[in-house]
Amino acid sequence: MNTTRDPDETRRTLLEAAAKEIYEVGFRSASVDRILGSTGVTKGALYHHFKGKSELGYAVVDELLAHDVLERWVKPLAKKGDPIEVLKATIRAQAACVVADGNHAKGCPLNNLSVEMSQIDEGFRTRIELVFRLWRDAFANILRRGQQQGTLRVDFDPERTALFLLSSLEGIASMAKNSPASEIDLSALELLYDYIDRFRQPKTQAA
Amino acid sequence: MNTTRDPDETRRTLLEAAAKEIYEVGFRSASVDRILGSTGVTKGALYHHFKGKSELGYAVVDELLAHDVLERWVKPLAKKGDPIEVLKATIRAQAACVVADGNHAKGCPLNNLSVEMSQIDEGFRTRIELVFRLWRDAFANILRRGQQQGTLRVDFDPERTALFLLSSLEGIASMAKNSPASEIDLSALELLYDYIDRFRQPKTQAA
DNA sequence: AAAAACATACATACTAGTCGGTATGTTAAG
DNA sequence: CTTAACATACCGACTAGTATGTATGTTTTT
Repeated sequence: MNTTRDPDETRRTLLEAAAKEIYEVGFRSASVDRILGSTGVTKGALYHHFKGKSELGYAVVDELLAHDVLERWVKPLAKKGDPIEVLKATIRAQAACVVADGNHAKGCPLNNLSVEMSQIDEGFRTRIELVFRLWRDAFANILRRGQQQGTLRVDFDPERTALFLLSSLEGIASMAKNSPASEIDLSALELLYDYIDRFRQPKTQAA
Repeated sequence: MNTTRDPDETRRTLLEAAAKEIYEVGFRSASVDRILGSTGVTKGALYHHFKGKSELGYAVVDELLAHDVLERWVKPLAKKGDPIEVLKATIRAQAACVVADGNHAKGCPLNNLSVEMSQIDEGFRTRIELVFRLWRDAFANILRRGQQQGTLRVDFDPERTALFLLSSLEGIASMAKNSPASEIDLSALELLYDYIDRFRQPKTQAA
């Protein structure tokens, strides 16, 4: 039907449609036919670019989700400035779309997929683990930097704290999915900010 | 084939097999035929007791998962004693099987189901919300009790803190699913205990 | 006898994936 | 400049399997 061809564009179209479908109904309920229907791409084209449904899903993690984490978290968290403010600002800016997208809470795409697939598909598990690793390291790095420059206390472990922060954030996002559409409770995020505030090194008022 | 019949037993058998299947592969990938195969119950019997697969899943939430939360969380948290110790002990006792069952982390059955189904099936959403409500209230109650009897500080809101605790706990459980089977990291739980410790009312050393 | 509790065979819809074929693009020989 | 040779990109009907759910018949209980 198309007179002009653009393999890269075709591939990207499929990838984005797949990401959307997966985000909406999960990977296993994602229908190849529905992805094709929403894009106008044909089955032949899909199976030319990807070995199968799994490979398509893997590519979504490797390319789209990893990219999003880099752009939305790793880069912002690497910015100079007061670690606590950068941390809170980044969460505030990004958590909104993770916790509540539009009027429905759809959760974090990465965490949703992890909960669904990690324990039953090693291919997904390792890929998702890698992306979480990037994310977690970004948290750990900013905390460690804060400790080194003296603005943060040194009586906590950046690695473990990073895992705790990320876990709590994902937990808050996933609990929000269960709220009635109208009343998504973001108050748990406030407690997370309070928790982060306590990392600040108290002014040494010693003589 | 069986000469003796026991409708309640049949129903219960189906319910438990369904819960197991759902826990292992999720609701949508749960196969009615597989549930029947593992139990020896026939399709006619299943559709006699339940209107369909969805109703079966709903019953698992209403009856089994709700019951588990009551037994494992609500009752233990209602015990008398130092709130902080009761809280930590309950989490310590239950989190193990939620976070890591055997050598694989399978996550929390309720949270897994919520992440999978809440946003696409209102029937599941409302039922799961109810069970989370019980759970969250149990946390809120013990915190409020602690405040009233003076062992806990009063500068935090029990309701919101309960949501934060539950969210973090679920987040930790769900992140654990993504770890390689051998090295499940429970260190985030330690930070949760530290967080809880800080609710304690400092001894009034005033004159 | 009547109703509840099952059993079996089947219907229907949907699934991912395949396969023979076609259209377009690229390279290189004549 | 033409044209043959080949490669990539794409098309869409078709297949084999699986899904839930149903229709009808049989057995047990009350």
